[in-house]
Amino acid sequence: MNTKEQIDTLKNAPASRRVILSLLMTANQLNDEIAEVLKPFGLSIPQFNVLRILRGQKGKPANLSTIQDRMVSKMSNTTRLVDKLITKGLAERITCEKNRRKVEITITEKGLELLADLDPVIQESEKTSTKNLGSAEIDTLTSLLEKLRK
Amino acid sequence: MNTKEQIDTLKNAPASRRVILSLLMTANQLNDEIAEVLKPFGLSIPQFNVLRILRGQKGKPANLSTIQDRMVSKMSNTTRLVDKLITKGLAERITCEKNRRKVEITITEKGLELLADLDPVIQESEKTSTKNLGSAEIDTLTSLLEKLRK
DNA sequence: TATATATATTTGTACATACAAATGTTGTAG
DNA sequence: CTACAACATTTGTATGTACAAATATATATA
Repeated sequence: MNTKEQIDTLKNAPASRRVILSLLMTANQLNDEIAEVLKPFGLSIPQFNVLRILRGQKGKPANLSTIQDRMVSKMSNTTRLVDKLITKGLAERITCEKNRRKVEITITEKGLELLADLDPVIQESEKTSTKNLGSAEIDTLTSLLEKLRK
Repeated sequence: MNTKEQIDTLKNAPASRRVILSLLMTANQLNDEIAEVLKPFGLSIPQFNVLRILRGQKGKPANLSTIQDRMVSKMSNTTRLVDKLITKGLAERITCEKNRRKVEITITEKGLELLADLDPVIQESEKTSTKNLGSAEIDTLTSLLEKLRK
């Protein structure tokens, strides 16, 4: 991304367009940084997010719709994403006995260990990504974003 | 996306994580809104962005690397994206005479007309997306995002 | 001039997203 | 108890992303 060109374009645009472009560019940059951190661990961002959702269940299994609802970004195909995690031995799938339409998905020990390894690395990366903002600025930004989303 | 769950998760996270998640969620929402506007016109977001870059050339043809440099989001395969535009009759590709490694890409009349139809719709959508923020808030948000990106 | 290097694009493969249709399961109305 | 609607997931197809390798062309250098 040629930032100089982008900024020039932004200068002469209406404020609404400018803030949207700025936000999308920032999100892309952050996504790239996170993907970079995950890469040596062999995980994509969606796979990482699903794993964290499974861990958040604290033993209680999750079905596909639960996972979809909790994802940061929309997921149009949870089945195939979970397949990847299962192939890697990071998750397990059991067809629910009571309601055979449902499928129960849990994180494995191996998955938990991988997340435990990732936790400090991700947290470090998050701090680095936001290092240009002071804590008051971070709070302002968070609440402006929340207001925008509503 | 189940916003309630997300917000709960955010509450107990460090500020750096909170602002990043908030930003990614907002970007996803904006992307979805833009995609929705483009849908009836048969364009994806990357295709739309490429078309606007081509229009921005004002007749001067663009090669693939120029297009890549100017894209908001990274584009790992410009060739195939341009192929789609050509198939739709929105762009043309000519192999450059002077430097046969290069390829010159221009927007067609049909492409220009499509963009002309889209301009007001997109602008309207941008205003709607940011309607919860006042103009001072938009400016603050823009500059905080810029500072974060640096 | 022959060869190496740099440049610009294309092609291949794996993965992810978007959406529609198909499948299998449960609950319910007649 | 059969048919039908609702639910949960899976499968298919098109598109886009990420990355590496292949191809083709131009430029520099021995």
